[in-house]
Amino acid sequence: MVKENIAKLVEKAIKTLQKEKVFPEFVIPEVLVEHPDKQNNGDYSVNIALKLAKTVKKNPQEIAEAICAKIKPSKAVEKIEAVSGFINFYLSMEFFQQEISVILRQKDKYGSQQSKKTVVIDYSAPNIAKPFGIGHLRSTIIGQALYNIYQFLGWKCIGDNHLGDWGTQFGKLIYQIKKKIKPKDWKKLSINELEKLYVEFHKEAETYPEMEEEARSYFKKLEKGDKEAKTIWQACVDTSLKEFDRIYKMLGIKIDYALGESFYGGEPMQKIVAELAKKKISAKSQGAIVIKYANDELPPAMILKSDKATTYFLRDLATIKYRLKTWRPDIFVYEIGADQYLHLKQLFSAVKSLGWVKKQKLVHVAHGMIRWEHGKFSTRKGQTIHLEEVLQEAISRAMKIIESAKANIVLSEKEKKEISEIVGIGAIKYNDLSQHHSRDIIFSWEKILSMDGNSGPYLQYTVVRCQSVAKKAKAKKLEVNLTGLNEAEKNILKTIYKFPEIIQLAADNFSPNLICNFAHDLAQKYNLFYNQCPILSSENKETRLALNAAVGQVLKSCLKLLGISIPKKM
RNA sequence: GCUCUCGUGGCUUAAUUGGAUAAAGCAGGGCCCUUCUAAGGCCAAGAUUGGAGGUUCGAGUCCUCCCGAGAGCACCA
Repeated sequence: MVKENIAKLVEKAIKTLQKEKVFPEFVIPEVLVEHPDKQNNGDYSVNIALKLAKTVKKNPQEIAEAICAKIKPSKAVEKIEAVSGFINFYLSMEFFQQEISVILRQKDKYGSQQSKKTVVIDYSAPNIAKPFGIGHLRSTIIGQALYNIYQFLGWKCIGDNHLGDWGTQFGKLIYQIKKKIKPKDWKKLSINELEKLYVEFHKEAETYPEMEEEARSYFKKLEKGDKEAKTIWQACVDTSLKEFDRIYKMLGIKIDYALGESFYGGEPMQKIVAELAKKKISAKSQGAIVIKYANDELPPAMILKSDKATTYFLRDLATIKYRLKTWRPDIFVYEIGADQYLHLKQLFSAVKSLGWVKKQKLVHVAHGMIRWEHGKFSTRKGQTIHLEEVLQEAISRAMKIIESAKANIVLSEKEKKEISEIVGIGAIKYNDLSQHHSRDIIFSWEKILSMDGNSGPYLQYTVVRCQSVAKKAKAKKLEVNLTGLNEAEKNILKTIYKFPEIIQLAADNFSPNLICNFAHDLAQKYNLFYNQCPILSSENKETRLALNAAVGQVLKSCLKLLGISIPKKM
């Protein structure tokens, strides 16, 4: 990539200046190559001169000029300029032209890479016996996008859906089901009925606190392999998985594995408990076994309850051990809500104390909560919004827009239905992906269903436009002609080549929203071009068709990485 | 109480990790379809980046204090 070349050129120039004794000896800091905000400051810029001012003891502009003088223009970089301490690089039209032909040649491989690394991504993780709530949407969508991005960069990706299918919550359900439902109806319980039982439990437990103790003992029974408890649990799991599959299908999500918490039981867990005790990482406390952290840096984390039932902390440790052994990943990504910050911090710290990981990175991609203006959704209190409700609403809104659209295309009823699904779901996904994952989202129907402006449908529409033009043109060979490009055309050229670096940046920062920003920017520039410049009737038809095809391709790649489908028409 | 996160036009968000004149969308105002999809485009308006200090060539971004919102803090996960 040009970006790396520029960094190398600058470094080389500084070294030369050191040899010539113009600059004193010092360790050269990392050369950051950025895109300036303003176009008249070039396509790339380097701020190293400003940083070196103190060490070199010259004013930044002088330094920048000295460095500039040592770099010769090349095929790709036609002009280098020192302006108020910045070194600005202007890319040549030849470079832009070449980039377009690379895009047209490589198609959906453009921007992809090879790698030997492996990443395990833990995402989605809905809870058994509860409908798929809107709270799990973020993890599912961001996690899937990260999966796609890393895969695009050549990583071996393993997606693991760490289902919440174990724990005291099942003690609560078993208690309720045994008490209120006849055994012959156990398998017939729907997901909504299970949720209702769960909500009722917490309501009733306010009056009868001893129910909590009962629930714990039922979970304990489940862990010991009690047959009746297991039957009820299995019924809950079966119902839930069927439900989740339906939602995943609607969302177009496929996760490689679904090794829930229940997968990690028995002997491996006992081994971990023993290992923790042997390494003096854990200790007894009030009948339970907890991990204590040096200097009380973190609050203690419980691994076994006083009744010797396991906690999710212990199950998470077992999960890491299994993933290490099975997949040997370089990075563990946990796409989990920010409310689990402390838990994951404790977990990662314990794993390091145990010496299980050395070079491997453990990353918590903490997404903010979807919440009401004051406070979070609570399943226990039944204050949640089911994802399906949101999806259906989005689809019906998309349908309304289709029916009132002003474009002169004719759609069959079947097409309308397909389009409304793709567009409605795309809108919801984009809404989530387009903002930084760390931010909280205040739930609002207006916002989550937004379909104009900076939205999924805007990008989908733009791609469909590109494809429609290409179809009408029936061109075979596409080439960019350098002469006589107008501003709108140049703007596309000066944006589209950034795609590969944006993908890399999105991966490094676990931030799919960077791809959204880029795609929106490119789509905007294309739509301006589209409005200003006739394509098919133009003398510059070839060039314009090449731009049209390149934009269509890159936007398609962006949407694919984000996990957003594209309708054939809209 | 302790710890962490966040605060950017009326609303929802961006800002390449400390860079150049803070960028979009929505809402509201004005314009553009006999021309390739108007779910589009253009123009105008809208900001003391919660407040006060500090660090430096440079701060929305880093540090300190204050204000406001949210989350977490042992037998839920």
